[in-house]
Amino acid sequence: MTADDDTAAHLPAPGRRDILEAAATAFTRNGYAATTIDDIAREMGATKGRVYHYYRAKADVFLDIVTAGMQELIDGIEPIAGNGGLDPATRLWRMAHHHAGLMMTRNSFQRVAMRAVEMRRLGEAPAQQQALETVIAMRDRYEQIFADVIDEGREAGEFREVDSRLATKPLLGALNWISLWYDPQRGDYNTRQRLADEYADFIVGGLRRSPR
Amino acid sequence: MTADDDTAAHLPAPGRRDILEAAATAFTRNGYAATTIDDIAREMGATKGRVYHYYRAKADVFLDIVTAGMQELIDGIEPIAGNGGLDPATRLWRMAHHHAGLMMTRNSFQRVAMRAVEMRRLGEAPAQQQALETVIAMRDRYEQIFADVIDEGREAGEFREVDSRLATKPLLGALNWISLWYDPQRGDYNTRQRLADEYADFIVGGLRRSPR
DNA sequence: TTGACGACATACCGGCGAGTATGTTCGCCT
DNA sequence: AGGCGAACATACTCGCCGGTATGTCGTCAA
Repeated sequence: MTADDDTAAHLPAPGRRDILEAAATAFTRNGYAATTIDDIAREMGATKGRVYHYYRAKADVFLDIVTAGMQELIDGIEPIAGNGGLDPATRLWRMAHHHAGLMMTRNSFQRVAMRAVEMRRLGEAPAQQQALETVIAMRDRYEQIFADVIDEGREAGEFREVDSRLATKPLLGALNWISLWYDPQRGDYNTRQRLADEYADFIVGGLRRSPR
Repeated sequence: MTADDDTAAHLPAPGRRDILEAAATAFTRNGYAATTIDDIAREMGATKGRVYHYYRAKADVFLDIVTAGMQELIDGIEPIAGNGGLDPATRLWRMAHHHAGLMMTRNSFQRVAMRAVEMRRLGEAPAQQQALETVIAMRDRYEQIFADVIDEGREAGEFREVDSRLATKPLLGALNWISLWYDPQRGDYNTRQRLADEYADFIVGGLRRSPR
C-alpha cells in the first residue's frame, strides 16, 4: 500500500472501476447471459465503445467482477481466522458475521461471484474457462479457511464431531444465500448488523455440541 | 382427478413429462438464458418440433418445471408440519431432512426452481410475469410452514427467541444451497441420508437455546 | 502547432436462436 | 378404404446481440 490506491492492493484500473460496478448491477438484475453489453453501457450512461475499450469480451468483465468479489471475501476473513488470541468459536462467529455483512453491503459483486461458482462453462474460449477454474480454486481456499477453524474448534471441544470440510457447506450456504434475497436498497447499518448477528449465532449454534 | 394420472394430483401431461425432464437437466447445466430449445430437444433425442408441439414458449417450459418443483416441496413438507403428535423440534428436523433429500434426488428440478425465485423478470410477456409471481407466492407459503413450526418450538421453549419468519432465511438458505453443489451422479442412498442427517442436525442445533 | 495517442462514440457485420410455417407419418374412427 | 387429426420433423424467417471497424474529440509532449 503506497500512497493512494483506491481500495485494496489488487488494482482495478481507474477506467475499469465504473464498468465493473455497472456490470455487477446489470448482471445481478438479469443474469449473465441475459444482460447485453449495451445494458452495461447504459447503466453507466455510456455506449458499447467504452466497455470494449477496456475489455475484450463480455466474459472478461464477468471474471473481473467475480475475482474482485472473491478477493474481498478472502481479504476480510484471513486476519480473523489467523487471530490466535481468540478461541475458535469466537473467530468463526466473527468470520460468519463479516461474510454476512459483505453479502449485503457488496451485494451486486457478491451475488455475481456466487453465480460464477455454480457455472460449469463460460464460453468456448479455453482461456476464460481456465480463469473460471481459478475462481473455483479461490472458493476452495476460502472454504478451507473455514474448515481449519472448525477443526480447531472441534479439537478444543467447542464443536460437535463433524467433518469440517463438509460442515462448511451448510454454513456458507446459509450465508451465501443472503445475496439472493437481500435487497441492498432497503436496510440501514443497524438492521444489517442485527441480521449478521442472527446469522452468526445460528451458525455457531449449529456447530456447538448439543445442550445435553 | 379421474382414474389414472401418472404421479401427483397435479398432472404433467404424458407428452410433456419427457420435455420437462430434459429441459430441467439442460437448464441446470447452462442456465435458463443460455440453453437453446434445440439443446432441450437434443437432450431428448428429438427436435424443436416436439417441444413446440407441447409448449408455446421457452418460458412456459421453465415455469412448468419450477411449479412442479415447488409442488414437490410443499407436498412433502405439509404432512410432517401438521403432525401434532411430534414436538416441534422433531418435526423441524424431519422437514429439513426431507427438504435436503429432495435437493439431491430431484436435483435438476429443484435447482431450476431455486433459480426462478431469484429472477425478477422472465420476459416481456405479462402472463409469464404473473406466473412467476405465482411461484414466488408458493415460496412464501412454503417459508410460512417452516416459520409456524419455529414459532411453536419457540413457544414450547425448545428454540431461542427468534423472529420465526427471519429464521427461515438461514435455514432454507443452507438447504437450498445443496442444489448448487451436490452432484446427482455421485452418491448412493446411504451417503445422501448421512448428508441430510448432518444438515438437519445443524439446523435444529442452530435454533436450539444455547447450552447455558 | 501539430501530430500522436488515449478515451471514447457511432456505424456496421455476422451468426445464432426463438418462434413459425409447412411437411410427413402414423393410428384410429367410421 | 379413406380421411382426419395428433405427434412429431424439417425448412425458413427475422430480430437481437457480441464483436469489429472506423470516426471524433481532447490533451500533452516536442
